[in-house]
Amino acid sequence: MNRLVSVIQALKAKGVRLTSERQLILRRAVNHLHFSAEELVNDVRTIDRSVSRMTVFRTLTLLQNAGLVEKHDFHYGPPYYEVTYGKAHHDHLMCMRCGEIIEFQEPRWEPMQEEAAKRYGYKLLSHTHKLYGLCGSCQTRNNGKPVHKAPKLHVEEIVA
Amino acid sequence: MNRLVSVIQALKAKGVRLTSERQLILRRAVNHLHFSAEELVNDVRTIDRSVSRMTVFRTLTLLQNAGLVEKHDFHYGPPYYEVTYGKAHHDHLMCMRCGEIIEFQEPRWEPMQEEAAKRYGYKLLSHTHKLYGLCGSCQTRNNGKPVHKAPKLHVEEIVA
DNA sequence: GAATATTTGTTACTCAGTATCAACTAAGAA
DNA sequence: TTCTTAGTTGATACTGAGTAACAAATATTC
Repeated sequence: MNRLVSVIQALKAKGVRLTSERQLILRRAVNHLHFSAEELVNDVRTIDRSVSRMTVFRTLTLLQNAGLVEKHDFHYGPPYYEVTYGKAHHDHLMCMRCGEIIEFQEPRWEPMQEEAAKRYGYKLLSHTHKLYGLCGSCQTRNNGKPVHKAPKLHVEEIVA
Repeated sequence: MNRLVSVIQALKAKGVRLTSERQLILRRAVNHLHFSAEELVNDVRTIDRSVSRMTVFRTLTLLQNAGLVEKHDFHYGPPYYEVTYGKAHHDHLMCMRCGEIIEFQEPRWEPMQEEAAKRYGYKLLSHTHKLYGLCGSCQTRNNGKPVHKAPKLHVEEIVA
């Protein structure tokens, strides 16, 4: 709940009008760790059918522009969103079979990235760094069988 | 031309039937560094109108599964493809304004990624690492103005 | 309370592909 | 060579993840 409050305050501070629709969408969004747009639409509309799909998309865009939400393309399955406001920067490790997502930090990478960008005269503004593999149980459980495109992603606790 | 030959040989070695459509598609694909599926469709169909959009998509999928082509989601603009066969692994640096893409290598990262995956019991299979920023000329040329979503990507030489 | 601006829902559309399926090859067997 | 069968192709339709247009509803400012 604390988290919702702080996200709402951050939005207000940016002068964004906080309608009841937006509040509901935010409330549901902070409840998930990673979610697809369509999942959020369903979740929100389970609670209030009168909120349209469009409003959810628009709010998601609004939140992205305000820097509170990030969109991740995991290459397997649909793009996933994450409320990143107040969270430390982290990268993602995903299991290609079961879709588990682990968030982790690797502080050593940050300066190296700055350095790489600078090498080409670039000013670094953001980055994405995603690792794909097989989690422990998928390695043993399905040994030998081919790896498919991961079907769907599960919400997962922040691990590091 | 050498490159096309080696890609074709790699395909044959995998027992993939090499039709005239596939040859044309490959020939055009190795000519670009990064290209969107739709760009490749247009390029191929400029040369031979009888090749359908579908065949281009199917061939792209085939090549991905054969490990000769990689699909990159640059977060700005459409997904881009790249014939990676015979190329050393590299990461990407992209200008958020003009869409320039620079390919670069950073060998120090590879073992660190393995290590990070292992920390969580994962077997690392692949990764994507993309840096976004402003290239030298976009930094000075448009100083102060906001950065848009990059409109389209240009084909760019491998720099490192 | 009127004028103005913002937000919303509806509907239609786009982009990047997938799915289906019948017609067309291509390669091996008889 | 012709037959059989499997692989490939093109046409058409459809899907998922949004974007665009616009009028109606709501909020804000005067």
